[in-house]
Amino acid sequence: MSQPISPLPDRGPTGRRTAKGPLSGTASRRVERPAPLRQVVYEALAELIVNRTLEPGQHLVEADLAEYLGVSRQPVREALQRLQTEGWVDLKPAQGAFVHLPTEEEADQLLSVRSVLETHSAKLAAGLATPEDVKRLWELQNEGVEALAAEDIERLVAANASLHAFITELSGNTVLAELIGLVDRRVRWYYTPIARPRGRDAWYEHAQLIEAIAAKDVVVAEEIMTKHTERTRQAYHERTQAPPA
Amino acid sequence: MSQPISPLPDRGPTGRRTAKGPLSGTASRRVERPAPLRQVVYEALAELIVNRTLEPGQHLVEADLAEYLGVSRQPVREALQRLQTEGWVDLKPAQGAFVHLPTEEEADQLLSVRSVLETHSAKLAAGLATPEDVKRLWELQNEGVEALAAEDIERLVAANASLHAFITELSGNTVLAELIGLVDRRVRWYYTPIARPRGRDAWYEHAQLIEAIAAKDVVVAEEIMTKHTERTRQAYHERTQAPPA
DNA sequence: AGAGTGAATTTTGCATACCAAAACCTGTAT
DNA sequence: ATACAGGTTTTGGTATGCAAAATTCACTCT
Repeated sequence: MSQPISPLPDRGPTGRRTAKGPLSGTASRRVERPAPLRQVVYEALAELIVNRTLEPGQHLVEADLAEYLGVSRQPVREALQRLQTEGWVDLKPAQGAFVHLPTEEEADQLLSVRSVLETHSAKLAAGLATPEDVKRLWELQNEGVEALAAEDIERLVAANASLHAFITELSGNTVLAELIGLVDRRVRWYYTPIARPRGRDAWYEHAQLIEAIAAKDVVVAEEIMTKHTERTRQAYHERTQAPPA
Repeated sequence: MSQPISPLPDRGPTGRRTAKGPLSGTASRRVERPAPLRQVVYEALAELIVNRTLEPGQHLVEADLAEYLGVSRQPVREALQRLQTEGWVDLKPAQGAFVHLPTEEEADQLLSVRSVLETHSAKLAAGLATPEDVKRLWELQNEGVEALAAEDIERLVAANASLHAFITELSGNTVLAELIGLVDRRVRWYYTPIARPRGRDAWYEHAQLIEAIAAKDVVVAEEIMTKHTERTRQAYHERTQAPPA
């Protein structure tokens, strides 16, 4: 049986503790900490991939990326590896990183999983939402409806993301929220290029959903979210089968 | 609008292709490719964390790990970062890696998500399973029952994992399978130390589930898996509330 | 003694340089 | 054309250096 004895140099049982310091209640909560470079690189690359500056299948050469971004290879490598674990690139051994090539099948699987997760989060949210939360939901809903009226696609996509993200938060399940975050972002990547977001009916469904949440009707909220996400999935398939003229 | 013009040196549109080479039908299907070191390190550290050689909260110093494993800092860093994205360690900026401290709440959230995902996979599996698959399921079931009879905890845990993993595979949804893999592994980490696996009843539920899958009864399979995983969740809470004497 | 302070130490994060092995590409000879 | 033999590119890993941040330690002042 494995003994709980650390094979590493003993640094004391507690590790480090957070030091308090004599901060006499100043206003600023935290010193400006520049984000780790690898994080910045990660975000930059993710953005480049999502907006298709880097095309699916493209070979990403560490040295080139490093030069382009003005950093060394190290943070680039680290970013690429994180991008891999999250499905944005494929890292072939001894060959490097290639922007992931989404397949039809994979998109469907993602949408399927998304449906399940979002449905669960709607259910939980309906059980936990306070009147204030509901108020906020209606605000987000209005934002979406306005964007729809203005035919501002970008704003519409953002509003949709905000609304779903907020419901996710309301679920109170951090693990669930993180997973949805991952899945959603990839779904958007697959989905956005081929189609404008579903319009009027999607926001009608949102309204129904919010009403169910306000009424704390767990069952109906669940039902509506399932239908809502499944319709999105259908819409995806219809559009991929009929390529834009 | 963003133009699809690559900011990177042009390396031709195709990237690299796989070369065939004059392999005159030798037996070995693939050249022995030693796993990337970062991968090996990742697995080694994950193992050390799961079996609690590295205790939760412990500060992991790159240089120490590197020396202990006989590699340089680089692969260790890369492994640590992957461990972070998968929830095994927390990487505090400028402070390094600390083995993740599981909280009661987080465990519950994980079990909740796991329940949803596994349920979905059971549903899909029931719709797709062939008679051969069912045969294999019964084999795995028997393995578990035998381990139970022999009171071989380790074997029991392995059998349980195999059975669930196989159902996951049967779902035909790779994305789902990967997510479940992630979640399950963490669940096991949280769960194992405080309690022996649920015994007799869990395997009875498994048997029911397999029957439902064999009958291609999607609804019942779904139902049983939900109950099964929710019971596991309950069992977790009962055991955490009553610490072992 | 206890609290505060300032310097020494440790550790991370990143850069740079270097190298072997693998994969890829190209030109030549058949 | 095809096969082969180099030459080139790229990865994956090692080693080293160093600044900034965090921690720890030693010291001084009360």
